Amino acid sequence: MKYLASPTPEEALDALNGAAGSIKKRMITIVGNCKVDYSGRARSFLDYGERLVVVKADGTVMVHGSEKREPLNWQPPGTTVKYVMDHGLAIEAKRTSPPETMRIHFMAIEALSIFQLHDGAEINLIGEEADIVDKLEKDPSIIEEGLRVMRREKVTNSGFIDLYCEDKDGVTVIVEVKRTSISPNAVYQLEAYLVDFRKKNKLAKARGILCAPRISEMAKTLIVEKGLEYKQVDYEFELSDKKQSSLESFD
Amino acid sequence: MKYLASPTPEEALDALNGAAGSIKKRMITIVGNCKVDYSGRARSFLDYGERLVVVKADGTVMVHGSEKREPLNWQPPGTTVKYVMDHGLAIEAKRTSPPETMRIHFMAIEALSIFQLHDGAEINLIGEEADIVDKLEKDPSIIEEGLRVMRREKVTNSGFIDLYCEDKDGVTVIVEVKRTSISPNAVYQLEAYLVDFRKKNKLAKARGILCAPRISEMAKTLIVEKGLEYKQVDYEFELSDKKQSSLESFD
DNA sequence: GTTTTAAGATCGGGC
DNA sequence: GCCCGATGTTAAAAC
Repeated sequence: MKYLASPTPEEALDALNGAAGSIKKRMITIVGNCKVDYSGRARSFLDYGERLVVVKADGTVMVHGSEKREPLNWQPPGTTVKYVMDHGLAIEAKRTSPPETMRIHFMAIEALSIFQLHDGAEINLIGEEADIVDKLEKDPSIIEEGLRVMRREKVTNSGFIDLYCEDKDGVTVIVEVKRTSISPNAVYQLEAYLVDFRKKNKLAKARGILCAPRISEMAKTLIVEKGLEYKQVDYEFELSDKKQSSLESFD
Repeated sequence: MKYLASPTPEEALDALNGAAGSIKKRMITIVGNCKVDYSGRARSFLDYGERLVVVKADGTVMVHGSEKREPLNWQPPGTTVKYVMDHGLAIEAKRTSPPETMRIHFMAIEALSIFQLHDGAEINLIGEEADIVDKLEKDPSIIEEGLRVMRREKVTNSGFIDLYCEDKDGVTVIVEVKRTSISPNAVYQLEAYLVDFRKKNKLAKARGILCAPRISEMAKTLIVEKGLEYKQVDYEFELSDKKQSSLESFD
């Protein structure tokens, strides 16, 4: 770990391009007064102000202000990063697909850190949409008594379907699952699938059910209008025993 | 700016809860070996590994690994953050709406920084969807000769539309603008809106045009199927003179 | 590499 | 506060 307090631009550049700079998998943080120019998918300018700049080993660059989870400016992974002198330290971060350039210029540097992060762990996350589909696939009676899952599909000609089912009367049921509230867009999506499905399979009957813990008023109106159905589905989830959370005891 | 290299948990806690900790608008960065438990909208566990933890003045907490723009774990702005001792330093980050808890426990701390960021600047961004709608509103002939903009709307009963127009024959035209490629969802949305619009206004005729720089093959097929139209619209944009970018001279 | 969709999405605007 | 859609969305999976 290398740390420089209030380095001159030259000292900072030496650290970034010199010996410590040759470390392969390194992360860099700079606290300082900088301005940021960005040009690519859009274009932006951010005038001088104090920020935290983070450069990751994979080429990710982030300029963080004092608020919000999102960086003020950034470059995604795969960006080529260069450190140059231009009346002070400047960072040039460029990528090609799509062509995008970000340039950070420092008026002052308060602190510079260069360090490595060794991390063999992978996150274990549960409660994604796929987990809810899993649960419904195992026990479709949660949605409706007598429902049978015929296929769990990823892609069809007319789009993506979560569960392809038949109800107790043998009628085809297309099930769309959302982990949060159902918005009008989800209704449009299911409606479009159903229209295509009926057309393609020359079926007069084919039901569509949206499953989610919540639904907005507008989506509810749309669902009724379009002859679709909504089934409220709550869900709980547990991390596997091995990777047990320690939050039980957390107040 | 306060900086501690390899502090003991006690030293770290003192710094975080002590005098320097009382600074109002402060940002904190910690580099160290930590594990993270999260429970809320979903649930996750991340075992010990070296990461960069950032705590912002607004309650945002981010745990960054050595790759990717996105944090491994996080809490959004508005979170209440506490620093406690529990066989080492621990950070408890809790919010209420929705109820979510994140707990970070440090096995080792390599570096701790506490500092303030003074930033009066605001980002000046151009090239958003609204900018493209602006341009098309000013000169609808870009879309089609003889097109006139009747209204620029935000919300209607049956949804959100960008531009409400009439063509040279007086036929109603609903225009939907996207800044990137048109996806099937955008087609569904416009289709659904048009169906409602025709029904409500008892109009046999009403056209729908999607404007974007690009369109996917599937969306193109859908557009033809549904009798909608696609108009390729490229766009350039310039930052206002006052806030001129310095990227012109950047190689 | 393109396309499609989810995300613990986040964020901002409108009501 | 809920609801809705954009984001320089990012990221992953399928093709």
